[in-house]
Amino acid sequence: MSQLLLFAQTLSQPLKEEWRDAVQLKDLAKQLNVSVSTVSRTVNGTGRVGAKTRERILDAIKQTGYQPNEVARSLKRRSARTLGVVVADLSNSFYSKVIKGVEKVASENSYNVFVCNTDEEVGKEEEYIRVLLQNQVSGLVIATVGSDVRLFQPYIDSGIPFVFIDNLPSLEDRFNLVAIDNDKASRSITQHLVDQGHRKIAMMTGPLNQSTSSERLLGFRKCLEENGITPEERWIGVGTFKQEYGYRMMREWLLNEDRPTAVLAANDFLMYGAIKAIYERGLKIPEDIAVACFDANDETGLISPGITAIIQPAYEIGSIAAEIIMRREHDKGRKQYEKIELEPVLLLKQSSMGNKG
Amino acid sequence: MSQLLLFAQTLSQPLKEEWRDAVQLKDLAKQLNVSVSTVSRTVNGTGRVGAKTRERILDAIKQTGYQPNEVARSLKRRSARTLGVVVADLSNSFYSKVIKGVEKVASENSYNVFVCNTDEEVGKEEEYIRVLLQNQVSGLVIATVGSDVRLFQPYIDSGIPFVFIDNLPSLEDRFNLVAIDNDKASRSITQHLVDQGHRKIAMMTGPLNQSTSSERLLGFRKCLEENGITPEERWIGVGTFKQEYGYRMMREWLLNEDRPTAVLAANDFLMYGAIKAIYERGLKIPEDIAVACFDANDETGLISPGITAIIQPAYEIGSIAAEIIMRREHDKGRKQYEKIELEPVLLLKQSSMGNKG
DNA sequence: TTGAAAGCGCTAACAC
DNA sequence: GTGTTAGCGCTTTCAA
Repeated sequence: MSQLLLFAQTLSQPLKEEWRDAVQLKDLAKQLNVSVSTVSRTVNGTGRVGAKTRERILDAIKQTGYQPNEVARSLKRRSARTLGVVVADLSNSFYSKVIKGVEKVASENSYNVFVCNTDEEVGKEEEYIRVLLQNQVSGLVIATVGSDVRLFQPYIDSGIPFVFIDNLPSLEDRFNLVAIDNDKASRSITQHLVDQGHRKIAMMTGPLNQSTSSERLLGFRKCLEENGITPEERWIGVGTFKQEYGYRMMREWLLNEDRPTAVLAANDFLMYGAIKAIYERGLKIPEDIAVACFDANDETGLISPGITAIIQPAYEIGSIAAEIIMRREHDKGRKQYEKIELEPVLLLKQSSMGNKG
Repeated sequence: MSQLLLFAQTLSQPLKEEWRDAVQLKDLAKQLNVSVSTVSRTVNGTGRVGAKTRERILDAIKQTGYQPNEVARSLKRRSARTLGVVVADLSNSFYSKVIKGVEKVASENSYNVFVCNTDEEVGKEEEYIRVLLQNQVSGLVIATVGSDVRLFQPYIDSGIPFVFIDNLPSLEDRFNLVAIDNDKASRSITQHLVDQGHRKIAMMTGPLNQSTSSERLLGFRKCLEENGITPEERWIGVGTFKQEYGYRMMREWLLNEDRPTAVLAANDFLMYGAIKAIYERGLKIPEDIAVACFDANDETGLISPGITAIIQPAYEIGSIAAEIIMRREHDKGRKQYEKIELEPVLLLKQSSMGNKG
């Protein structure tokens, strides 16, 4: 009986503590009677190593399943081969596509990706950027919700590439950017509403310290003016990018007899909220009110009515952002900033169609 | 002129190389004429430090903006305060909620989260797990798509907690699990279809090596048999979890005169594909065909028809998984495994309602 | 071609 | 209380 017990114990925990630590360079070195540096060289393929020594080492690596400790490497290298991505909301398909884009380029270059979700909170955003920098990321892709970039200016200046997407930082010129021209995009979608015969057009958007908000609002205003329409201030809602605000704002507009015949929202969540309010009021889209927004991607094919929207090339934004960082990795030290503008698509669907003469 | 140039240069690149490196412990130590260990102690709040020394140090930290190098800490500690999360698809709202759940618990404990996206590819999954382990993560949360866990058995045995969610690994007993009872959930949603009067019920699911697939299929079969219905093999589709497969399979079923009156899909993407096929065929939901699936979350409120579905508590799955890891961190070495079963919700919507007597 | 040794930035004994 | 020092696991001169 006691033998059996012993046996079982032996099976489940072979040598206790000894086994807990993964095999490392010096183990291989000792085992093969070579120096750690030789092993290191063959692992990395740097420097010359005798043919048969290399053989033996490669063999042992396979046998033992040796895996280099990336943390030690990063410390030595003083840079983790890692990209940080900071987004406002992971469940937002725009961001998840951006991330996939970053991911693709990163993995092509054997980099890893650290993804952080800020829930649109500036505090969290700053915290995460700090943490990522402390972790020696090679570069950052940030959809900022307005953190004070000056906090990180030392890092930016020290050459760690920051690539902003979506929102511009409220700051100087020393950063990279990948985004669409929000002003222009907003003008084009507003123009579409005007072309449908609307003149009483409302717009809802997020906080104005985010450039996506302010630029989209600006484009909206410009377009109306170009068409000889004076924007009604009461029909301009500035709040958050969340569904709930879209709902509240729309409800308020609908309380009044004199209501807009079309609504533009600066993102899809706002629009979903707005639509809820419209339906609650018993109104029809687009007959009573036409709607359009930014970023309404319908993955399901079942969203009804289909929503007219500006669609950003999210995946490309992510991959290009990552490529910028990779380029900076190669010509390190050269302080150079890229601003890349991508072309969005205006997708026309039922929600805005049907002339309003 | 030459003065001006000099001035400009001075502004943009102060001391060249000197500035590139962030301030570190020894800098503070030198500057304050104390030892690095004293500074380290006050940074970490470990060990006693004289009141005024501490003051001075804290001051200097604020002045210089010193941030500890996490990579060095991790190396020393032999563990990065980081959780790895491996999911099949970031754009899937189920997973993004899981991630948010993990994230919450992690950040409460000052841990970071590494998110990896496998695109449902086993190769990528194995690669990412390897990379995460090389990066000394404290634990892993994995929605496996079938990688060979034996590859990582040494790590599991060495005490790094693996928490599986969603899918079970095709292996032994030595792992943690947080999931719903898929068999039971599947039975309950199938029963609902039966209760609506359906007897010709089809089911489509993903690869059977994923337990979510096989268990859901099993539950489906059991339920039919319990109700005295013999499952029709031609109406059981085993393929992938992607929309395209749902579409193809459904189309095939609809080619035949004798078609199912209800369809269950093992996830929402399959269902969206199926619905597309149903509409293309000019059929109505639920009048001609009732549908139901797993995980159909409608964030927009606009998906029409509303889809009857089993909703998993995704956020909780993520947070509980992370909590398990945190617990293991505290009682390190103790090899103990937790299997936690959460209760899903059956959400009834139009897509399956209306008796079929 | 190979090895010895000096760190990367930090923590934690262990002395004083 | 505070300082000295020995690593954490790896890479990379520099000699041999």
